[in-house]
Amino acid sequence: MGRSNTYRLIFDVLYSSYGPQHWWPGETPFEIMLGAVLTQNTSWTNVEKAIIALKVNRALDPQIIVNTKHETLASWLTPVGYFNVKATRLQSFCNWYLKSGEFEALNTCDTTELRKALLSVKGIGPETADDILLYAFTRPIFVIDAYTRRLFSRLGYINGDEAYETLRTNFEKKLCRQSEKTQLFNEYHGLIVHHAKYFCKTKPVCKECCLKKYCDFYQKGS
DNA sequence: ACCCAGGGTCATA
DNA sequence: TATGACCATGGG
Repeated sequence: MGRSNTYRLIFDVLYSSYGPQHWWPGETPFEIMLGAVLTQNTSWTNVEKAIIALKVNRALDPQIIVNTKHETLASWLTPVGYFNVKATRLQSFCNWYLKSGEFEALNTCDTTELRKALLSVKGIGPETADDILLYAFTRPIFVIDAYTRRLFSRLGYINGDEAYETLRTNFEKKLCRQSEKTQLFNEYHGLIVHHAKYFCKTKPVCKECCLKKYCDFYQKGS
């Protein structure tokens, strides 16, 4: 039962090809949470610059972020793009985070309750909430992003335009028998992103990569 | 010059 | 419910 599961098989292939990914980049849970917001539709190299700017200004702290003027915060966020939007989102998130008792208090919530609370914050959508749940609160939540849709639709396992919740519960169901789910979901998402960034940038994908023989596209095409 | 990047909100039909 | 506009910088 540990195998005969194609979703697990794809993980094993990716893991044996690329190894552990050590996700999420970030030294503390709070830094991970900010990174999750800042990386919305934005490359991680840009996010790193903004996080460094926050550190240089000693602003990697929820109380300081809510006390900082919008324009000042936005100026630190320039490299990520959408800096006005994201300054507002960081402040609304930090307001909620402080009023909720920060990490320690929030971590006593069960996962369903915590997920609902995160989604109630303006600027936190399903993917950002799940990044935070998985990587900051180490909860067994499978993150669905554009790379996941692209890879698994090209493998032929999904259509690609399913609703977010449909895909998330589907992946979690397919992998529900695995032990150490949190660690598996953690590595899996990191591996999908690594694979997309370094091996499947061009279309069609999987031409020379480790998943070629599992890819529907190359089985049918000839 | 163009396209995409570890999305989300809001207005409209 | 389902599209489209918008946010905006940086690297390929």
